[in-house]
This record gives sequence, C-alpha cells and structure tokens, in this order.
Amino acid sequence: MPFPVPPPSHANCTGAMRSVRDALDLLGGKWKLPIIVGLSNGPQRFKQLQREVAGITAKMLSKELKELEINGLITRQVDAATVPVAVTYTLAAYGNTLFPVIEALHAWGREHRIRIMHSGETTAPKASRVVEVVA
Amino acid sequence: MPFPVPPPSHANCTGAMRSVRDALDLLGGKWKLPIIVGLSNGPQRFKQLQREVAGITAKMLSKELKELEINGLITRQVDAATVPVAVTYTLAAYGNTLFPVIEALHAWGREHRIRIMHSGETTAPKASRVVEVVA
DNA sequence: CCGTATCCTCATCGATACTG
DNA sequence: CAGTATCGATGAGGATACGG
Repeated sequence: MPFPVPPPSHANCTGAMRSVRDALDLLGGKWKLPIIVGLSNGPQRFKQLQREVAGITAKMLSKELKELEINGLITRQVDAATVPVAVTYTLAAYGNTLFPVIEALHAWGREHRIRIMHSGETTAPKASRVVEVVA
Repeated sequence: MPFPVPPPSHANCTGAMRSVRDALDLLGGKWKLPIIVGLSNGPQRFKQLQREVAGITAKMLSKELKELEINGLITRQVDAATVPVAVTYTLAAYGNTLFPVIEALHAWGREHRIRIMHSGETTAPKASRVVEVVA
C-alpha cells in the first residue's frame, strides 16, 4: 500500500485525494505563495504588498487576498480613521500551519531540480520542458 | 524570519520560491495525482490506467504520462512482441520520493477541511467558495 | 490497444480605465 | 490609497474522430 489510499481496494481514491486537492488548490495559482511569503515579513498595506509581490495587478492581488482571508490564512484590518482609508493585511497564526507543507514542497523541488540538471548532462529522457530548468 | 526566505532582505524571494513552484507545477493540474495514485497500486497498461483514473480522456492521459516520465516519476515499457503493442507504465522508485510531499498536503488539507466546516457552523468570514466544501 | 489530430469551451490572468 | 469594471489574451482541459 504505497500511498495514502486507505482500503486495499483502489476504488474510492477520491476520498483520500480530496484533502490533497484542497491543499493544492489553495496553494496553486501564480500568486498565492508570493503573497504569503510577502506577508510573512510582517503586516503590509495593500499598495506595499503590491510592490513587494512584483508584477501582480491590483485586480489579482485583491482577488487572491479575498480567497486567503476566507480560508483564514490572513487577516484584513481597516483603519477608517485616516484619509484615505488604510487597509492592513496580516498573516494569521493559522497561516503558519502551512509551513510544513511549503517546506516539503521546497525540499522536494530543490532536490528535483538538482536531479534533473544532472540527468540532463548524462543520458536521460529528453527534457523538452522538464520543469523549466532555467540555469 | 517565518518562512524559507534566506536573506533578511526580501528582495529575491524568487530564488527560494522557485523550488516550491516547481513541485507545485509538477503535482498541479487535474490529473497528476490521480495518475500517480493509480500507478501506486502497481504497473498498469494504458487502457487499464484510463479506466482506473475515472473520467480522463486518452489525450490528457497521454499528455500527463509524458510529463511524468520526463520528470523521472514513472517508467514506460513497450512490448512490441504482442499484437497490438502493449505499453506498461510503472511508478518509478523516484516517484516514491513524493510521498512526504503528498503526505504533508494530505495532512494539512484534512485538518483545513475540518477547520473550515467548524468555522462555517459558528461565526466566521462568510465562505462563498472556501475550498469547495461538499459535505 | 495505444495513442494523435482537431476543434471547442471555459477559467485564469493581464492591461487599462475608473471610483470612493 | 484601496480597490472595481471591462475587455482581451492565453492555456488547460474536454469531445470527437481518426491512424498505427
């Protein structure tokens, strides 16, 4: 039983895989990780964050922040006292529970890049788009 | 320094995040995981695999298998002796190195689902599309 | 059986302009 | 500053048909 598939019968892998898919969906996309990392350096205003996450548009930032907030990973505070209003985003404590996940992805990805680059030097399945080996 | 961001300066998060993005890209998409899980039950012929991974088209299966093979996660063997040819796909030993990653995603996703369902029962940010809470 | 070729739909993301 | 609205490009993924 190599992978987290509860019953010997492989019929309902769906159940076991839903959790993985959930996590993947939450971290997937182009901007979720950069935003989380950006906020891991401390609370940020909207515009600050946009500068930090280089290349993101206001539309995407707004949309992604909404999803992250709904999932409890970040917190949104509005200071209406100022003019114009100031909005601060903070990585919620719950956001730190992602650390092991990100660490696992990071560790594997790093090793994989090394492996792919080495196999490219020797002889291996031709890598047309292995994983975007840049340099 | 909460997350794997090497220098105190947050300027070049890109380097640290590339590995994560690589891993995410490799596991992302709709079919990668189901295929890997399917093959974790043992070697499979193309058609067998297509039946096991319910809903996938031949086109997608072919495409995904190619990517997985290029990245060394699976192996492709052709038995040209038979008519018609028989092709067998096997989860490579290297494929098992993904286990910790999948396990981390699985563990977090499971806890998150529980958390979201609970917060939905009490009072929390309205979840319009929290993470597709089905039931 | 093992795929590939074509065409199509739809979600994601970017660019730009605009409001409170 | 903190977003929203609108349009357009792009790519993932599906349906169907066909070839080796």
